Amino acid sequence: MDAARLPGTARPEQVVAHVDMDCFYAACERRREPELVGEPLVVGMGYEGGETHGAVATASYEAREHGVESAMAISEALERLPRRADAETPGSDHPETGIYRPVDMDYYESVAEEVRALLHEQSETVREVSIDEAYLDITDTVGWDGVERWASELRDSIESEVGVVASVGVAPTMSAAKVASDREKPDGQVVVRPGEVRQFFADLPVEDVHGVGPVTARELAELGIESAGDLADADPETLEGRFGERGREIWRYARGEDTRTVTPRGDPKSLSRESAFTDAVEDGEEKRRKVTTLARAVADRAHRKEARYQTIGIKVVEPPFDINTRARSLPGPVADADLVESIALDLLGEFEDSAVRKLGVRVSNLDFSAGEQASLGGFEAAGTTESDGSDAVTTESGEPEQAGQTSLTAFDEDGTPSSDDGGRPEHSETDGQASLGDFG
DNA sequence: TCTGGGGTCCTAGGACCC
DNA sequence: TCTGGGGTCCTAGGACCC
Repeated sequence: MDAARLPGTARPEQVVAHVDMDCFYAACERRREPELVGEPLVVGMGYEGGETHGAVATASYEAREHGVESAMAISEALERLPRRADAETPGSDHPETGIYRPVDMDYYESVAEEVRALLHEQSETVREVSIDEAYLDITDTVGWDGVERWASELRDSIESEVGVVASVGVAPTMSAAKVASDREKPDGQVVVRPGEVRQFFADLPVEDVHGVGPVTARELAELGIESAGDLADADPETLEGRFGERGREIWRYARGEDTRTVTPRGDPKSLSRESAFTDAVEDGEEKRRKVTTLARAVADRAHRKEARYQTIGIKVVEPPFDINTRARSLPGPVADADLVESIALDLLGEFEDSAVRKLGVRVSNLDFSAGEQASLGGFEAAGTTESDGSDAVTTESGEPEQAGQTSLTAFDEDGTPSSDDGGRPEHSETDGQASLGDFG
């Protein structure tokens, strides 16, 4: 499916650069508030000023010296690095305290856009992995000669023109370039030339191999595999038996073998929104309110991206941390905020009596093939029914249908909508935006 | 250690079809 | 009615990444 992964498709002389922003969120905060430079700075997700819930999105290096790490609970971060009493006025001299700020994605996104513009000047082939990370195929634009100077100049221009700091790794493969960019952080660069890749990996801990997370690392340790070199020397059959296809993949990465090529990111596969409660909630009405808000927000996002969706699902996290997902697929792609809401609420019904700490709504099976083949037709009635599903609609065949249970009769046999009124759903500028404000 | 939000891919089992 | 095999789609969960 991913042509870039098929054996033999890698360019033999490929030169890949991986550009990774250093403490990106913190760097953005410092860009607009220079007094924060040099301060221990923690940017928290799900965190609001003065609160103790949420998690660490980014900790500056000064904050890391106090033991604050990414993904750590804010409550724990606060134990290691107390919030400065006069948190709103950085610069006061309290070396044992830190500044805490909530995430401001809209602003970070605008900064990332400036960085992207610079990267696209360097190569036609750029793959943005996340807001602060990208691969560049610089085979034709730079090559191996003078690549160190190129990387250095790129870092300089990102810093002088955008005002944030980046590290760069260059290697013949994506997986090696990624690890390389991490070796001399912050504000560093590492070049791994062809023929040096296997040696470069040999002494690294196995967790540094792309695709090896905590669970796999633990299992590998049981097999006596602790370094990437160990992994490279392991028996691929054993790994495949234990980890499936991924076992063979991490084995190849550890050996410096990676046939992937840099390809621009395509359309997303799913869109979702989720939100945690401060404390677990049992009240059904409160859960339904949250799901409604999330459903509106997801539909709104899909609308802006001009995506239709065929599958609508929810995520319900029960204490201590049990993740449940439920999904329902439709006979064809739709773009209908009311339908997202009613199906999400219907799926939530199963968890009516559960204590819930977090809820999410997702649309998947996305279709970006333009909107001319209008999607609604038979769904319009269903989508506007009450969310309790008690209302019935009548289909073309005259059979009563429960709301939310999409009728096949509304579609032709090939799955395309049978009625086409050419209309788009009115999204009445949902109030979902209000909930996004938490993070913006 | 009681965890945020947004994604990707893989796997396993069941339904259904031929 | 039973038996066999192959393929596809869907759901749910898990691991991983940033």
